[in-house]
Amino acid sequence: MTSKQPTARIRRSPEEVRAAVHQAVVDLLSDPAGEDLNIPAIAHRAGVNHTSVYRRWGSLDALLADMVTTRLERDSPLNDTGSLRGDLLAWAKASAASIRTAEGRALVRAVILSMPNSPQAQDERAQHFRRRMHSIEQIRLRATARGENPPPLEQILDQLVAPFYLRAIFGIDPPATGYPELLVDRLLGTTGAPGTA
Amino acid sequence: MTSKQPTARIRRSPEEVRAAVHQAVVDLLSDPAGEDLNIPAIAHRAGVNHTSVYRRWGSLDALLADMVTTRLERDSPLNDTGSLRGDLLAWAKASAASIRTAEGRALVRAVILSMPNSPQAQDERAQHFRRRMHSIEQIRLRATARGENPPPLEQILDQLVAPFYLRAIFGIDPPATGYPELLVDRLLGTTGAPGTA
DNA sequence: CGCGCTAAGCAAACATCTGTGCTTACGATG
DNA sequence: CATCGTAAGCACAGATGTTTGCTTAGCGCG
Repeated sequence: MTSKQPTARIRRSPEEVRAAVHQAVVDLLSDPAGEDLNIPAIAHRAGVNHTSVYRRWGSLDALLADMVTTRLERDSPLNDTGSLRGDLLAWAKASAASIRTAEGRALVRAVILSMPNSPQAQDERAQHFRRRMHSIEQIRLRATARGENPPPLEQILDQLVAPFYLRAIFGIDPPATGYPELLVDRLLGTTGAPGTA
Repeated sequence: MTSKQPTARIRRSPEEVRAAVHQAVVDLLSDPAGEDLNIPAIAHRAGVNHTSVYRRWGSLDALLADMVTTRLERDSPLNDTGSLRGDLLAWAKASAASIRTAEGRALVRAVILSMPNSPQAQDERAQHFRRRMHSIEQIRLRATARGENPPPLEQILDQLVAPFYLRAIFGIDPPATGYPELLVDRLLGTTGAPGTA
């Protein structure tokens, strides 16, 4: 009764494995009591064999980067509200909601952790960040197409994006009410020639 | 003359060890080709035995936290310039200069890396951040004592501190000229109603 | 229906990291 | 100058992380 069932092994499809591993990363990063993030732990929580993780992703950095890009694309369905202010506000509200959840903060942390000190670190980081900022660029482009005059990207980074990152990293909750409006109004009020169309 | 000199071991003083290890952390974090940060590597580069590191600090997180606080205190001799604007500008200029160097960016990265997902992570992060923000608080206190009316801490975080962190993390160099002034003027110009100044 | 490809699972070797008992250099103290 | 406490260095053991060779489940294709 005991011994021989060596071929009873079940296996999940590559997509299932991928999703389970991604979720395990987020769980470990957000939920539990400070367990440190490593591949054996991730594989265990995902219920897959750790060799599958090693062979598919090769390193923790690569896995984190893959997870982050997948999740960010999946969770960025933001779209045209008809005005620059509306678009920025929608972005800010989504960000505020996101960093109130442990999972949202974990994603931001993962963005940072996934960037190693590689020789081309600077470049990779910049590139990664560009992709992350794609939605902001889209908002600017749409505004320009409408005839609006959006602030330069740098200013949006400084006044809108940066506060959310800072708060996500250090776990500082944004003010309970009106925070997205506050940041957006500050941003648009000081453009110099903000004039919504 | 080869073999027997088992007692030829030389040793360095605790302070030397401490300084060497701290420096090794910064070096590994900033300089080289993406080697990952771990205690054996740090000890090797510092030229000390790894057991010394384990015994003194116990964990990489603790070592990073110790290094960060030591360095930040050492490198924050900022002081009273006589006005709120002057103090903020001095802080901003020092920050801008710092994040232009690999070592400065490494310090910021270390601040973030040294914060584990511990159960009380949220609290610890907030506390750590408070200490990091001590100089900002001082600036506010001095301003109040002078009769000036400084912006609330949250606003200084959003408009002055956050941009520097974002840029340090992602390796985005600040504009070559006038950046500290830009941020400080924006901050002080919008203290009340957005239409002011 | 059989073939072959891809990738998951398994086990075991291999490498690296972490921790411990001990010795001993160095500095302080009297 | 003798003694003592602290902490660095050494060697080795144990735990954990990483990699490899192999088998085999699932799936598309002829």
